[in-house]
Amino acid sequence: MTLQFEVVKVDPSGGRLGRLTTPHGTIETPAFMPVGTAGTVKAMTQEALEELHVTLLLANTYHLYLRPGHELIRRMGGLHRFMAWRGGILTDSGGYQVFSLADLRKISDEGVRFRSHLDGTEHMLTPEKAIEVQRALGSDIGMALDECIEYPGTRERAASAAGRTLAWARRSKKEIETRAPSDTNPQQVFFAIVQGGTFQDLRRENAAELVALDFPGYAIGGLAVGEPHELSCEIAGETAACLPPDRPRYLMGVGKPEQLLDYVRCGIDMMDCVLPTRNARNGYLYTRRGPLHIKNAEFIDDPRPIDETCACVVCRRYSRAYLCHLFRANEILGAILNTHHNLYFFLDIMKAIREAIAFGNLSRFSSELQARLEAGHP
RNA sequence: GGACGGGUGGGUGAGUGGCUAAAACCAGCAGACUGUAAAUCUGCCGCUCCUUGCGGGCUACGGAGGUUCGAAUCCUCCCCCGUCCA
Repeated sequence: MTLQFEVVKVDPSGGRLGRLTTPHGTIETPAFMPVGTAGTVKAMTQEALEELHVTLLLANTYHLYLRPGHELIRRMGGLHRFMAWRGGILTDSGGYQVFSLADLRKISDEGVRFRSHLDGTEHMLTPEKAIEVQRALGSDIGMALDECIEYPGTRERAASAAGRTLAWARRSKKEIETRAPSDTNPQQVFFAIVQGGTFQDLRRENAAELVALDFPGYAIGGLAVGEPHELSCEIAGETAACLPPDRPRYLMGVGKPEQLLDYVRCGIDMMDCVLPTRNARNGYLYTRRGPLHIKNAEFIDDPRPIDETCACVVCRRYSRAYLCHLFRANEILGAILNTHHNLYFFLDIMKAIREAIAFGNLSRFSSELQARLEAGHP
């Protein structure tokens, strides 16, 4: 395991500036990872992702296992080669699908039995299987299978999921240590995921036990599933504090633009979220003065760019009127341009946060960012 | 000139005596989306009044009459449109 992680600077607020080195490049943290579930960040070419300086993206074990199949990807030389992506790849284990595909699965201590949403066939995803599939994919960072629960959940339910996630992490660890590494990416590492719902003591306990297993990095899962943001922050902050300071901390599935900074201040180094990409395809665009629904009538003849203060290629070239037309006409280019802008927006915030930590003015940046994002409609 | 078929809300189009201000889809107006079963989903979508309620009034299924307690639905005449025959 050769994942290198270096904390370059810690802000008084708790925000960390770091550098994560993978076999596919160095990632400046805190980092925002675009989500590319099926081996593609929807509506984006790999070239376009490179233009946005994306250094790490997410792919999904469960989805790629079902289609096109991990063995095929292995034969094609691993996921990097298959999708022609030179940067880093982190694969989620399928734990989120335990949550999102609740109607199609059955959990037991052994693992998760899924009925495929594609063709109805049954599949068993165990912690060992999740490792095996991810080894075939050859991602740079894999995740141990976890059980992600809904909110609100009882303490009992949270404790049970946390316990199972811990047991699965142990089995994952054993599988990692006893089986051959990925032939396409021998330096692949795996992170464990902390669960425990919204119960601080469960989170602390779960974190401590996982830390004892000595993973090269840790994720905090099961947040941003419906609970208030303040609560997410409390849990994330408390949990992060229980994790080893020299290892990367990944908060899974977050967040909204105005929340990213909060999480950084919780000591989070990595985040991912579908919001920029999915919302883009649904015509919801982010600006420094609040979001806009590009399909709305008010933009039909609006010659301005999405965000007049944005430097992305979309804002430098295309008008709201044109994007409004593309969206209404259901033209593919609309999804492409919208996604490009939204991703730029998220990545730009993270970049600004990193710079603010580097220059030691994160708290001032913080108030400015909040003010800008909350200023209201453009 | 004759024989059929048809004219329904912005569009396509169901409905063929009451449960119909009228299905569904599209368009239109807004909203949601947090480790992606998502280019998806939800609400509104004749006009109007108010005490905003599974509320009242008005208008509406080509036009005009009629039958009926009640008609988009049945009858009569007229006007359009399509196909075929002369």
